[in-house]
Amino acid sequence: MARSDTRFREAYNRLLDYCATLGPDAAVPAESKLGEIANVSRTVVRRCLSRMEDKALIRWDGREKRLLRAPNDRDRMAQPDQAGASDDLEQRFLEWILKFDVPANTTLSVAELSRNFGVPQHELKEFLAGLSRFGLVTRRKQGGWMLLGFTRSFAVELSDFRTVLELNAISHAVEAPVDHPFWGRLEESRAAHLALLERIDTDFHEFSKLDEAFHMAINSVVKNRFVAEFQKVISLIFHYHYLWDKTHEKIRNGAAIEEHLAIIDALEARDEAAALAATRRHLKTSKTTLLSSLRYHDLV
Amino acid sequence: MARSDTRFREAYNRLLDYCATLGPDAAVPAESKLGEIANVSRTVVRRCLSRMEDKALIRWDGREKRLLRAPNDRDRMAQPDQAGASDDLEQRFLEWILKFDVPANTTLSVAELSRNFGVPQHELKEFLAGLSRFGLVTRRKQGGWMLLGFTRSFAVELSDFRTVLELNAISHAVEAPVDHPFWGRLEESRAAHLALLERIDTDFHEFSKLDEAFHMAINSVVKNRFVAEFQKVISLIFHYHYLWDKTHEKIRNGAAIEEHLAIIDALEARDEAAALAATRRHLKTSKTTLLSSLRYHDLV
DNA sequence: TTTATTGTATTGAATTATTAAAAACCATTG
DNA sequence: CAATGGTTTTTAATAATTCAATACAATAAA
Repeated sequence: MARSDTRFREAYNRLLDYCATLGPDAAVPAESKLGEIANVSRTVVRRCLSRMEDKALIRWDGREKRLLRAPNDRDRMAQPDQAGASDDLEQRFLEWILKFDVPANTTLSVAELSRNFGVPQHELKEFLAGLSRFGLVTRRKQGGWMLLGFTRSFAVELSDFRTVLELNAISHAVEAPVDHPFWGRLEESRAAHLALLERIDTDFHEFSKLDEAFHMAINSVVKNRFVAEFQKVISLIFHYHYLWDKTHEKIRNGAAIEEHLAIIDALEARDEAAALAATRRHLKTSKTTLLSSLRYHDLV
Repeated sequence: MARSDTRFREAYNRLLDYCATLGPDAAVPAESKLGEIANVSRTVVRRCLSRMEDKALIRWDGREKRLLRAPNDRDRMAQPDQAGASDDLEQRFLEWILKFDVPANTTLSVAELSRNFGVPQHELKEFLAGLSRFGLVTRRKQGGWMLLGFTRSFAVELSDFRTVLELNAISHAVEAPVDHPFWGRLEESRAAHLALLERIDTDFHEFSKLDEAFHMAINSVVKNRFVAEFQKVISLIFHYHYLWDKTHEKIRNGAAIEEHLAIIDALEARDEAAALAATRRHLKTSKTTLLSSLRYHDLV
């Protein structure tokens, strides 16, 4: 009928745990102290104390608070389990779009999404509002939301944007000091690439993971919140598209490994021009792949 | 107690207007037709018809709908006026932050903002959710929102990101075909710059407008929804910061004009390297100015 | 007094409930 | 059977409700 009292329930159990550490008949600390312990406001603490008094766990009169008995398991409050459903909403949402190939210009029903993802409606609305900043969805005049991507133009613009960010990252990377952890990650990545190349005939689908790690390593050099925010979306989209598009996967991945290695070589030689050229080449291939995987469904 | 019936009221008035164009005793078209006319669903149309029947404007029996008399002004429904308050919320919000120098790590109260900006709470929540994508605000664990920017690191990262986007735009611009409208805008911009340079001693604060137009012209060459979305925020922030920071404004603006002209020259000469260098120089100055304007309040 | 603590009131935000509107579905008429 | 109207179901906007945080006043301890 109103907001949940999860906070109270959690705090109550945490305070029980704390009381268990106290000796029998011990004095219970001040409300504000308890608030710090349970990381909640005094209001919640008082509600907890109130309940503890009811349950004959403590005697409470003004600032005189005494523990009457040690708390046991039956004192604990039950938690309505709906663990972290809204945590990885973004991940799951994009996954859903790409996995089920949800077409562009589909109207999204907040109510339906809310049911399917097990997330309250208002959270979904906020989430969609956030996505609209990336031009992936938009508000309809009659109310409600509409999925804009994945059109061809969306993919093109996303690829171009990715290229801009990644080339910038490369420029930063060649300038990175020798003791930057990035170089270590790069060497690891090279080894992993070479190892996969050996057994590419059988394990070619392992490339997807390598690819993500590789690009993340490069972008890790750039410490920029705007870039990071976009990178999350970009990598997710490219990642899943590679997973779903099964055409010529083996050849494609083999070629991509070579392209990656070329970039690594140029980076380690501190040759910016060569690294940029290699990256351009690689991202061009990427873009082509992404576009060809859209060819069939996208008529917009 | 629930959603407003603005849609119904607007539709009713629009249908009155439509009925006024009909002759006396005319047949009123089908519900779905009326829905198209007023751009609403049949549900709303039926509510309108129902009311029109009550007011003895029409006779309504199944598909037999007849206009009984011409509608007059007293038939119209009053509109609770709250015209387009939420339209330029973004503009007004950022303006507020910069104008009043709202410090970083300020907790934002949705209720208060809602009152001050005259926008329903849920719209504000969605808006803030959108801004959080740009790292300008974030959710607090205890609920509510917190303003993150304008810290020094935010300004640095924003400037860097702007540089990345703008250099990319320059690269695109030199490649633009001769008949691209951009070249016209650039020439206009050059003329305006030269004109302002003549009377810089008195009209130096006019530069802010010029600056915005200049950068918008350059970025107009890049057709990319992600870039466009960011550019909106970036230009707004830089724009206002220039407005508020009054130190050495005349000298600063004079120098900036020269820098702009250098970029224009290089662009029109189709000299990419020179254009990039000039832009780098200009954006570096920009960044320095932005940072020095923060010097005083920012201790984070 | 001064300071720490509690008691109380006010304000804010998460979440539900309610109503307007849209959409889907079925019935009927010409 | 096609177009239109009646009815039901579903969705989304928004206010109301309740939990929680915070501000402030009162009081006891130092």
